[in-house]
Order: sequence, then C-alpha cells, then structure tokens
Amino acid sequence: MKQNKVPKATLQRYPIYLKALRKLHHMGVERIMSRELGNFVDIESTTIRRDFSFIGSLGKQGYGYDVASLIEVFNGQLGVNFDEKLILVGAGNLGRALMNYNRWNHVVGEIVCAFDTDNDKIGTLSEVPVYHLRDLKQYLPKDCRIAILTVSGNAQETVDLLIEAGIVGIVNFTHEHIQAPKGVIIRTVDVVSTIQELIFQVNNF
Amino acid sequence: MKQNKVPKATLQRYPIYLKALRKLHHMGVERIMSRELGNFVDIESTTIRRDFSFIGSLGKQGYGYDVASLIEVFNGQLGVNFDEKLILVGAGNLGRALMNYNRWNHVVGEIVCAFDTDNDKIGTLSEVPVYHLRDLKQYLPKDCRIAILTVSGNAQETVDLLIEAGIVGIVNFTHEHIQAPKGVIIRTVDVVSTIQELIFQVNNF
DNA sequence: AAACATTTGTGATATGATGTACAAGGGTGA
DNA sequence: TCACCCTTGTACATCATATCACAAATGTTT
Repeated sequence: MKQNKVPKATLQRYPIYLKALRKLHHMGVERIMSRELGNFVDIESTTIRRDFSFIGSLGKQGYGYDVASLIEVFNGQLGVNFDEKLILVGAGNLGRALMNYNRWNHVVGEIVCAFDTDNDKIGTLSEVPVYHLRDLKQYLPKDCRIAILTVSGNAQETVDLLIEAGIVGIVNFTHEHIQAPKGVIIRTVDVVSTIQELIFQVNNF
Repeated sequence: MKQNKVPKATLQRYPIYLKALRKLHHMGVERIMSRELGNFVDIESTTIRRDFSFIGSLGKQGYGYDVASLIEVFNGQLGVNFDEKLILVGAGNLGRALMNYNRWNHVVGEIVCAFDTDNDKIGTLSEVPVYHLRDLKQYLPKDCRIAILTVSGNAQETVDLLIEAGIVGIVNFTHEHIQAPKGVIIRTVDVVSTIQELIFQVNNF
C-alpha cells in the first residue's frame, strides 16, 4: 500500500470494483479502461482512477488495466485472502440462513465454526460445528479476526466477549446498537434501517 | 419538511436516530439532549442538531428534545407509516429467511406478498401469498412502492419489470450489479461486500 | 421576579470527496 | 523506428459534509 490514508469513501468502493472485475474476468474480458469500468458500475472514471492510485500505478497509459492482475492486486495487496476465517455468533433463524447461503465461500473466506448460548443449537449445522459461546476461547481459530453477529439478545455483552477474545471486525445483523472501542470496526447490516432510508429518500426524492 | 434539500449523509443517519430513539423510549427515557444522544449513537452532537434542523426546530433550548414527539415527527413527517406495503421478489432460501425474520412488521411495514418465477414456489409461505412473477401487475398492491429483491438470477430483467410496474425503491440482496433510471433508488445489501470492506478496513486500520 | 445555567439552532470555517483539465508516457500502425 | 493516438495519474477547482463557536431562548434556582 502506497500510503496509509485511503479515504473512507474509497474503501467503500473497493468491494464494488472487485465484484465487477471478477464478473468481467469471468466473462473473458482481459483488459479494461477506467471509462468502461465506470459505465459498468456507475462511477465516474476519474473517481475510479483516483481510487486505484491509492494502491499504486496499476494501469498502463494508453492501454488501460489488466483485469487479472488488478484482481490479483486487490486480493493480495488489500488482504482479501480467500481463506479469511469467519465465525458466526448466533445460530438462530438468520444465522442458519446465512450459513446455507454460503455464497462467500472462496470469495472472502469461510465460516469455520459457529457459537450460540442455546444448548439445543450445539452440534453441527450445514457441516459447520456449533459450540457453546462459553467455549469461545477454546474453539476460536487462532487467526480469526472477523465475526458475523446474529444473536437475538445480549448483543453488547456478546460483542464485549468477542473483542476480548481478539475479534477486530464485526458484521452486525442485530437490531441493537452496539458500541466498541477504537480499533474494532463494526458494520451494521439492518434490513429495517435500509428500508427506512429508502422510504425517506423516496419521500424526499 | 422545511426544505427539499436534505443531504444524503443526513438521510443515512435518520434510521440510526430513529432506532436509538425507539430504544430510549422503550427504556422510559422521556427527554434527551443532543450530547447524550450523540454518545449513545457515536455521532457528534452538533451533527445531530444540524440533521434535526432540516426537519424543523424540534427541540427546546436549555431543555433538549422530547423523545416521544421526536419519534412522532420522524414517523409522520418523514413518511415511515408502519404499514408501508412491501413486496418480496424471489422466494428462495434468502427470501424465505427474510420472511420468517419478519421483525420489521409494524416497524416499517409488512411484506404483503411475494413473487417468483419458479412454479414450485407459488402458493403460501409463512402466511404470505406467493404469486408468479408474470402476474406482478395483477397482484401488486396499488400503493406499493418498495420491493425487496432476492432473486438468484436475471436480476436486471426483474428490476426492469418492477420499475415498469411502478416500484420506485429496491432493496437489492442480489450479488449482481443492477442499474435503474433516475427517480428509482436502489440500496444494495451484500454480505460479501460488507465483509470485504471490513477486511480492507481492518488491514488498513 | 431576576439572575443563572443549559442547550438549541445556525452562520462561519475546516475538512473531505468529487469533478475538470491536462501533462506524461506507453501502445499501435505505418 | 518514428509519429500519432489514447488513457492514465494527478494538480487544481468545485462541491458536499462535518466541526466550531456563539447568540438566542428556555428551564431552574434563589
């Protein structure tokens, strides 16, 4: 990484680029220009070039970008190794749905194991072992940094446990607002809030 | 609404405020100051005050905000009527999970009906009728504006159909990139991208 | 009732993101 | 090999958003 100061807005667009590039690669596209990619993902070409420039000089003038090596760079340089170990905390309805919906295997990593506080949930679910949350430290993979949180209660308490165990990134599917110290990053995915925002925007057009 | 120019960034925070205010209300809190609310949701108090000011003068100087009436304003003025009619398009694994996970009933509205192209899916699922997508126009509720998209293929094609039928807001759970004309708002919810962004941030701290 | 202690709402300012314009330099074809 | 064309990468300008600082207004206390 060139610098250590990539704008937040740019960071949010990297996944979009990566997704698009994978699709293009799959379609057999070998090289692409910022303009084309811009049309594809609905982002100004100049914004794309600037975003890329934070990583380095990835393109060739008068030629464009090589799709394969661009994907390579995004994966490697940015740290998306396909085997990022993820844990799922909360094996309820949503948790199970996410496990079944394992489209992300070999794209961002895989769910190594799950945890729950309900004894009935302990066992194996969709080939993923489910342990009791009290055994978190015992079963948490060494290099696991990211947890997917789908518990239905005591969210904050659970978060505190996770952080203490070394988790530094949490994808929060909970409806609760949770807090974390600096250094731990939380991204909330909330259908309700998303729909609300949509309604606000629609009413505001 | 005071003006018709609420910043996008503000619009994205309204759901956060609303969620927090509901929780506070539930906890019995009757009044709150921007500073407190700021601590609660991790947003600068001054940002909160300005965000609120786009709607009107909601607070009292030297006193703060009345929680109940603030919720009232958000619901009414901003158009979150609890019975916003939603449709679900795609009754696969994820779609069904979302239907079961109907926490948003009476919070933003309810899923009135679902559509799918697979004949095996037609019928009733979790008390929600599932129709064939070809009958969209027939069964689409009159005042339905928002669709939740969970199809596993032909996303763009489906989107075009929805827009033609009058849908103006789409919550996109698809992995595909979809495009829409101006006036139609799309919000993508993608677990994979969320995790990727998290990894980028964690690696970048 | 008057003085005080608070907290809002908002101009002014600083920071961050996006868009414009173009120099630099590699690819392409004669 | 050389000249031309094209696209990148970035300085500069513009726009959007967040923060600061404070006057105005209200509740509270004496």
